Amino acid sequence: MAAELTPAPEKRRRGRPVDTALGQRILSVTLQQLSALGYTKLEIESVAAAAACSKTTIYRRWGSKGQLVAAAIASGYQDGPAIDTGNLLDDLVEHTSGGHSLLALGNLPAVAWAATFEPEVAGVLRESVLKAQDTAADALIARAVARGELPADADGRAILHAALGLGLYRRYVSEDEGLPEQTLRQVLAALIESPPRVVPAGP
Amino acid sequence: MAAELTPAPEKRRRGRPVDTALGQRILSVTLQQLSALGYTKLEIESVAAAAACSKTTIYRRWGSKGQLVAAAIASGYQDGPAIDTGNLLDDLVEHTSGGHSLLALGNLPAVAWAATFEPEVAGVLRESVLKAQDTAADALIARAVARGELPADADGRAILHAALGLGLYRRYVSEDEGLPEQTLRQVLAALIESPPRVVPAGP
Amino acid sequence: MAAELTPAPEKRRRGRPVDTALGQRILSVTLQQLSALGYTKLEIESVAAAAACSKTTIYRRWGSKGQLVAAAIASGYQDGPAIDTGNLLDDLVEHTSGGHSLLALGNLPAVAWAATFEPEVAGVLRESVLKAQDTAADALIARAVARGELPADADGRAILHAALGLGLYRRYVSEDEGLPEQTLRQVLAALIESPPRVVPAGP
Amino acid sequence: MAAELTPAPEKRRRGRPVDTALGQRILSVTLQQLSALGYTKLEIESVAAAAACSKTTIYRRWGSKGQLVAAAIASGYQDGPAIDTGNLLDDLVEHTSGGHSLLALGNLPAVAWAATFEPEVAGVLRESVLKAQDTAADALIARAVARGELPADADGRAILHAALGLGLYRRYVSEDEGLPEQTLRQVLAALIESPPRVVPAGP
DNA sequence: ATTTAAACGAGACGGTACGTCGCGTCTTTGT
DNA sequence: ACAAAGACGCGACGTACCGTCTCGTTTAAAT
Repeated sequence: MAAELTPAPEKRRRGRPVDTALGQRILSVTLQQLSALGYTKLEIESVAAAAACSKTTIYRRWGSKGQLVAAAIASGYQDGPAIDTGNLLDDLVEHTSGGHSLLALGNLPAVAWAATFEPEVAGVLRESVLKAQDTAADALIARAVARGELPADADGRAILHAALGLGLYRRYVSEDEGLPEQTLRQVLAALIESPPRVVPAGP
Repeated sequence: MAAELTPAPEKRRRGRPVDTALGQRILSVTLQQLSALGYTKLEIESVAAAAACSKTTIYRRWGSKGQLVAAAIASGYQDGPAIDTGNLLDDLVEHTSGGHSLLALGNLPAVAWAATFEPEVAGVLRESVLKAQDTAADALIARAVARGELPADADGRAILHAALGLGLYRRYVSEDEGLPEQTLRQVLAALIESPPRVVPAGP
Repeated sequence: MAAELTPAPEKRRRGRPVDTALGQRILSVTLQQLSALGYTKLEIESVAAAAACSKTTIYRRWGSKGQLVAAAIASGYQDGPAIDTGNLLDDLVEHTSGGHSLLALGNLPAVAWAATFEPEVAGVLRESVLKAQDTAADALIARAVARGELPADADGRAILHAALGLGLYRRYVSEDEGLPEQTLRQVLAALIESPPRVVPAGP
Repeated sequence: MAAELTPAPEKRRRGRPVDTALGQRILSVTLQQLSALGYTKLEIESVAAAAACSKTTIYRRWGSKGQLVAAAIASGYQDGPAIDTGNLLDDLVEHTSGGHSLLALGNLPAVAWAATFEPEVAGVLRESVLKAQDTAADALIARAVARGELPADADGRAILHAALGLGLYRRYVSEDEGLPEQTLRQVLAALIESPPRVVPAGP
């Protein structure tokens, strides 16, 4: 998610100014340790040491381990450039592989994934990263419908989620070698050709 | 995973016999608490209390929380009945929805899923539950190939994993309402019609 | 203390006879480990292992660690031969140095000493070893009085206890090199020359 | 043992200051429970509860039960006032009866005594309490020698240890009614009159 | 020979205390 | 004001040893 563009004009307060670089350092260190150790084994003290700051500062700013991790992951997620290759297949490949995709978290490996399971973190994650991801995908889908590549009642998100799910399953559940791009393209192609339709909600 | 058919005739050992019922009780309680609380908040003492045994016994048998949970999940997984509906689509729907599927762990909800993220547990899980699941699926695929429903070089597991991944993504990552069966069938149908092919390994 | 001379004619019971050698072995091993490790670090399992028997047997016979240790110490104590050198000084030196003295437990070092502090053991000890020791000393004293070496109201036990106390203090409290016999003799000589008198009990 | 007279001017450190009162409370409670229960039955949690602090703090400060007890005993020992009655007999009586004597630990009963037998504690004890006690006695002896009450080669410590040993024996080993002061004086008098001589070390 | 009574061996189990670890709070000094 | 330093509280984890219980196994006397 995009960080606030204008961080609030906010009158310069009294006293010592907030060390902005410190905040970046802490989040960055958190991401590193998180991907290296996983949520449970990540230690606040260790983060503090690596970021050359005190535990106190971390707690003052984020309140708890869970919130720190959530913030770190959100900070690691970046809005990608707008995608528009002209066809849906390439759009989706790009979307699921770009830095804004959970699939492509080459930078923050198991991170977001693992985080999903700490209830404290999951909520925040869904509201920020996942929502942004789905919203971005909606645009691609809408264009594809406009181009006639997909019928109007196609369940675009199901297509996206099947691709993401496949990637996540291979990477974190079965821990296979991963997902060859060729396979991803074949799966996406099949789903675009015979897209699932939106299911009307029950009574 | 198939339990040993003949649980070993095994001559009665010397000392006090292992309390088998106790073992069952512990694993069962563990599953309950695990699904109710999640891995982190599950407490050994609480399990011991609920199973009416001592903490010591649990540690003697499984050595650590992680291993206990792994054992509990493995014990909760049951080989489903052989599936053979006559066509691949129905076979796969059944396979991913049956009690032997991670997707369908209605009984032990987030359990296996969450467990995937405790490295200590994940390994065991992959070796038992997941492997059994994939092996079972291979049979379905092979029959489909034999029937001519799939080409010989079709990547059957990719199809399976896409379906599973979609289900898991919806259930545990995005926490949408879930995955309507109709959508699952549409996705599977599309993938069976234009199956991904096995990707040859690089040089 | 002297073991019962005739251990009861006791009709040969039915079942398997008690393994007497085993009992000896256990007590002996207990003494060894006790002196090597002290009461706290002495482990029943370790005794069982060294005595090549099972924990169960130990508990069946002695009921608890404390009682085992008490029994072991009592068994290690032997009535010495009657002492009668003809003069009190030599009698006492012999008495406090012989195998029947706590002081001279060269064989079972810190043993009896340490045991004194486990309340469970102390009582038994006092009733057996210490009482026997004092009683034996009373005879020496009485003879000395008869010979005119000591006045009738001399507090013989105080003399004995001062010597024993000095030895114990040096050995277990201050852990000095020990107590040279020459010093012991000088102390005893002084006390025999000007013996403490029995103090009448208060009102 | 003399506490440092000036407990280090020590600039006030950065963080939260050590709660000194807490430390006192913990040691004090430890002494109480120790004398009431003995070393083995003393429980850290119970100490923590009575001192209104957490187990963690105790372990952070002393590291183990043994070290806590050692510290507690050392803290309970106080340098007595200088003793100088003008004659050795009274000096020694005072010395062995004062609050600075193990013998007179009316305040901390079996405590120091029992502690002697926990190897972990004993070392510390010898280095602090016992050493201080002997050193203090050396002064009394030296003065007695100067006054001509004792020959220069008299083994003053043997006299002291005989008196202490007698007291300890009566109190903790035989658990007699104790040691009447009159008896103590008679013993000391005898030993001063015919003092044991220092034994030259062997080759 | 078979039965029977007792001692023994093996080992699972219960219980309790110990010591450890990491999170999060709080208090004080420094900038 | 914010940051560093660090003591402290809390609660769960895992460990260790004591003592109990339940079996199977052996030995010798009694039938």
